[in-house]
Amino acid sequence: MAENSAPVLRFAPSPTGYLHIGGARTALFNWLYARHIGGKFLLRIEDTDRERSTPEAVAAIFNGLTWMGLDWDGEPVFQFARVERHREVAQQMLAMGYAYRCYATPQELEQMRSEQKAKGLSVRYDGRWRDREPGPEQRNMPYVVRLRAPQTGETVVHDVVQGTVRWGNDQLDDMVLLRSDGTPTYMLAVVVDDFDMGVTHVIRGVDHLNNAARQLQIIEAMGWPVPLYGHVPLIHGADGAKLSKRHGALAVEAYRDMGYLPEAMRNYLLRLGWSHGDDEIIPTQKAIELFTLEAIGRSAARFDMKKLDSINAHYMRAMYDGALADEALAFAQRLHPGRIFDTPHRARLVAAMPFLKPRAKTLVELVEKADFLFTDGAPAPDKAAAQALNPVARGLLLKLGQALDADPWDAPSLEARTRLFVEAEGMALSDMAQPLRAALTGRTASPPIFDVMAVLGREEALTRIRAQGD
RNA sequence: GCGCCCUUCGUCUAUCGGUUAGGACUCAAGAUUUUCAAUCUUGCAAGAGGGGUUCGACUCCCCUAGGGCGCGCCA
Repeated sequence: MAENSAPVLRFAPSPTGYLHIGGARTALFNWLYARHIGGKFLLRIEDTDRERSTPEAVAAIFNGLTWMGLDWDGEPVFQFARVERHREVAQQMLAMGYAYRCYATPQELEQMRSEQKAKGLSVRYDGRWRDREPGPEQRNMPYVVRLRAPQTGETVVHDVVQGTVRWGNDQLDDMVLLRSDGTPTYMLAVVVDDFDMGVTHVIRGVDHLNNAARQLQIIEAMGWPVPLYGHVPLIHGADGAKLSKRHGALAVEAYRDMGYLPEAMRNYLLRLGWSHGDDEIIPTQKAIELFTLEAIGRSAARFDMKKLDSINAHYMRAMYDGALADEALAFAQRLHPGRIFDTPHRARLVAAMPFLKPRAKTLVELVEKADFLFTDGAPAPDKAAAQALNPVARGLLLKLGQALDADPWDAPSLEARTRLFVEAEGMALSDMAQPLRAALTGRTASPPIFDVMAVLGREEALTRIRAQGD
């Protein structure tokens, strides 16, 4: 790597699906490190596979990164737009003798591979056109351009996370640089684009580790500066197997919909494979400060939803009540497009937030537990609540309603009045609390009932209590 | 099959040759309590196996086992 060049990192997904959790973490690491060293974080869309690339997937990548709060510098680069440049480099390599034309047909190669497999040999291109001039029968026949890779010695990648990794060059075959239709392969395009974009650090998943060796061969042939490589381990499902669709949510947007906060997501993903002593809660600003490539671990990590929950719960509790309320309201609106959440609802939500947020791990739970704040009048009781509202309880509620109907209307005063009431009735507070809770919230579990009454206000609370009188 | 990588509590991890192997999540118990949480306290729980090197190994080396990734005119 050129020592004097400014650090440039990039995230280079191919737009063939949504932005998944593994990609999000790779992007996060690149972003964090770029911000840490004051370098650039670029985005490149690797859309050279015209068959599988879709505009929807491009949008999903933009949306996913945006939701994650990972902002990239400058305009995204679309790889396909650069085919001419890729072709040009391939021509240069051809001219310099670092590449050659191969006329083997796909069928021919397929046969070669199956023969190799049958003999128990390793499957790789046998170099049949490496030193062969095309004859008359090749005239006007399609060909691919292959790298004339070194056949002896070894290729060594100095990787910040994996350490020094070596391959005997006899293990690497002559890869395709240009397809027979003249389009570049990923292997060529990546190297050319990284060079042109001035990329100094290539941080990506270990599934690319083997590619690093091959890309290095192209870089060396061109005499270009070698970037610093860092291949981060993959994320596995809870069962240890590769993360796949059967593990459920893979797309980052699915986590948004499950009610996780971007900051919690960042913290969780960061700690998956990276650590700083015993630190668990590492807000993004702190992460930028502390993040180094050397501290990335080498083993694959399993995705643990329970831990994500706990981190998310932490960040929700740490948020200001107003900010969390706005977040929750926006979320609720997306969940229930038909319903109206207006100013009084927000006021109640903010007031109730101190009691609500310790009871929720996600925005989904928060909105669900806040439901009783969004109705006018008593919410429909669930099964257990309906049971608590038996005739005896309802009679008591009516009497209690009268006893409560006074000022001041705050939690301590309400509790004092209620305690006096139950004492006079010769019953325990707990006997009164559940019917009251059922009447006010429609549930048998809720924040402290006197706080609920205080948040609802005198009129609304009494209305709900009296509603049990019929 | 060939190449490369990985292996500490169930999970994420700390430990840079000498620790009662620590923290977090989960789970269990207790405290608190108007319900449910939150909070606090306590507890359960780990160096894959086998060889070396060393006064001393979770830490270094080798082998085995298990797991992962790659081996396309996909990226």
